[in-house]
Formats: sequence, C-alpha cells, structure tokens
Amino acid sequence: MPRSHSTHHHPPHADDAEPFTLEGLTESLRSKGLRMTGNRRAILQVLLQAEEPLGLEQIQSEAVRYARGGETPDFATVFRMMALLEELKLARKVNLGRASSFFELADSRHHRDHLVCTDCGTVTPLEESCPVETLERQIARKHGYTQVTHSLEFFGRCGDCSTGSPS
Amino acid sequence: MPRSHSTHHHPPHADDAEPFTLEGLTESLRSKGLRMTGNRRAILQVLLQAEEPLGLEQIQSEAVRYARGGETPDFATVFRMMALLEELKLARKVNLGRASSFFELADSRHHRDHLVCTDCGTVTPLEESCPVETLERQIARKHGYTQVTHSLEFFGRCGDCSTGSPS
DNA sequence: CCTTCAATTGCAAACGATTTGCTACAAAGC
DNA sequence: GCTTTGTAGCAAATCGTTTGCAATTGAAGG
Repeated sequence: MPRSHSTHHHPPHADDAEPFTLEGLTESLRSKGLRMTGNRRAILQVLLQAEEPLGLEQIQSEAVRYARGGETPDFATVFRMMALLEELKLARKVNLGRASSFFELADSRHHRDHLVCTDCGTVTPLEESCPVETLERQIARKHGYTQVTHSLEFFGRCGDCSTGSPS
Repeated sequence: MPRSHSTHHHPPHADDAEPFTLEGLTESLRSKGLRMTGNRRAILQVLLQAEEPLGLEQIQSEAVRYARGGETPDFATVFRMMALLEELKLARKVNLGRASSFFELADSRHHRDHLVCTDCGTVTPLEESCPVETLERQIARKHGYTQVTHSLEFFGRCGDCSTGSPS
C-alpha cells in the first residue's frame, strides 16, 4: 500500500506503519476535544526521542529539557498523560519485569522487543523480530546473555467484548 | 531424545521438557534445605492443577481445597512461597497487563503464551507457539479477538552480570 | 517418642507505586 | 479579553507488595 501523504489530519493508529510526529499526535488529541499544553508537548517530545521504554519519573525529569522555563511537570500530570495516551492506544505500557511501569509510543518506530537483564536491569532494544522459541538461543549468544527466557503475551478484545462498545 | 524414566530425584529445571510433579518439586525444595509443609504442598498442588496463571489471592483461596483442616494459608505465606519458587526458577511471574502479579510453574506443561482480553480480562492459554508478527492476525481471527497486540520481552543475565555471581 | 534447632508462619506494620479529589490555572473559541 | 472547560499541582488515599518479629512446627538425632 502506497503511503498517503496526509496533509489532512488522519489520527495515527497503533498498527500504523507511519512514525508518530508531534504534529500528528497533537492533532490526535485535539480531535478528541483535548488540549495541547506545554506539559503535554514536552512529554510527547520526550517520548518521541526515546530509544527505549521510559518510566514515569524518567519522563518527568526529561520533560524539563523541552518545557519552557524549565518547569518540571507534576508527577500526577505525567501519570495522567500516559494513562490518556494508553487509553487512546497511542502509547503502551511495557513489561520490563520491574515494579514500576515503563512506556513507549505505540508506533513501529518505538515498539521494539527488549532484552532485559534480570540482574542489573539493562534494557537492550532488539532489531530482530522472529519466531520466539528459536530465537531465544540466538539472542542469548549474540548478546552474551545467559539464562534467557522470554515473556510473550497477546492483548486484544475478545468476541464478546468486541460486540459491546465499539471503542 | 528418549525420556529418562527418573526413579532417582534429579531436580527439575526451568527448561526441562518433563512436567513437574509434587514429588519432584518437594525434592527440589528438600535438597536446598527447605521444608515441605502443609501450606507449601497445598500451594504446589494448586499450581500443578492450574490451567492458567494464578494471582496470589487465587492461589491462597484455592489452596484451601488441598489443605488439611481447610485452613487458608496466610497471604504473606503464599507471597513468600511464590518468591521462593521464582528464586529457584521453578515458577514464573507472568505479565497479564494487570496491576497485580500472576504466576505459573516454569515447566513446559504450564508455560503457555496467553491471549488476554483488555476489556474483561479473560485469559486464554494458546496451544501454538510461532513467529509473533505473523501469528498476531491468525490468533486474532482464530479466537475472534480484535485489536490484538503482543508483548514480548526477553529476560536473562547480561555478560557482565554472568561473570559476577554464578547463581 | 522426645528433644532440639532452624525453617516457616501469621499478624500487623511498613513500603512503594499508583491513583484520585479538589481548587486554581490556562487553552482555545468567540 | 472574556468565557468555557479541560488541565495542573498538591496532597491525601489506595492498592499491591514486602518485611519484622514472636510463636509455631518440620524433621533429624537421640
């Protein structure tokens, strides 16, 4: 499918191959009656820059660099923004096996599989994407990891729930 | 590879194809100087029976059925038992996208990929295990789910950490 | 069977991360 | 610039998880 050159706003979807932009995301929010504020712009810019999933505190502290006046957005603000983006399927919570949550934008540019060290917590975004079982050993060898396991879960709406609210 | 008919105890490992048994698990604990108590036996039986990952409260409440005298083990006891099994790599925490944790035994009989409904939370263990990207649509169609996404993470010890403690 | 010692348990308190109520603030339309 | 209504900050509440401690109980040895 040739990519449309969207001069118009067509809100990006989770399964869209197209990378998210500040403009596109802004438009996605606007079209829902939501407002683009300094905080939100800063948070989005942090997420757009991210090379790996970020925790709420990371997002909060990095947002300073994009905010005017160097104001740090409140923690609750970051929390609510991420909950909002998740709701709109523009961002995802990533399971890194930690107590707290990590987030990434839901486009293909930012969605990666990750290699997490259970010891030091290092997160390595993977380039590949293939059969899991087979890959486990390859990934282990390639990255010099040991005791590699994987966690693979699917999320979606079941038939019953799909018929209910269209969402 | 022909399966050995283990009359002897050889503690089961995480990547062992052989299903866990109450006896084998008991021996695994014993060999570590740990004790097999009524609580633990009950919890293990719950896990052995499970067809899908269970939360701590589920484990606790179902344990009643295996405990003598119908005593419910304390929540903390269940928590500590699961932490222990995780430590020994006999059980795993599973990411179901919920706030609380879910567990399953770490053998092939119990380790499954899952399909989780983001709406009602229904957990469907999958029989298949193949390339993720390709499978997403197939799984969606087969189970009547929509908006299917997946979460795939790898866990292990990185080179640096591997050299440190042997664990 | 009884004793001994360390592992285990229950209880309750401590924790850490997340979530929410409320009021003041500020985007965006008019 | 005024109004409407979404948003931000602050602090308190919540939720799941984790831990300290004293009492209990496996299980090995006498």
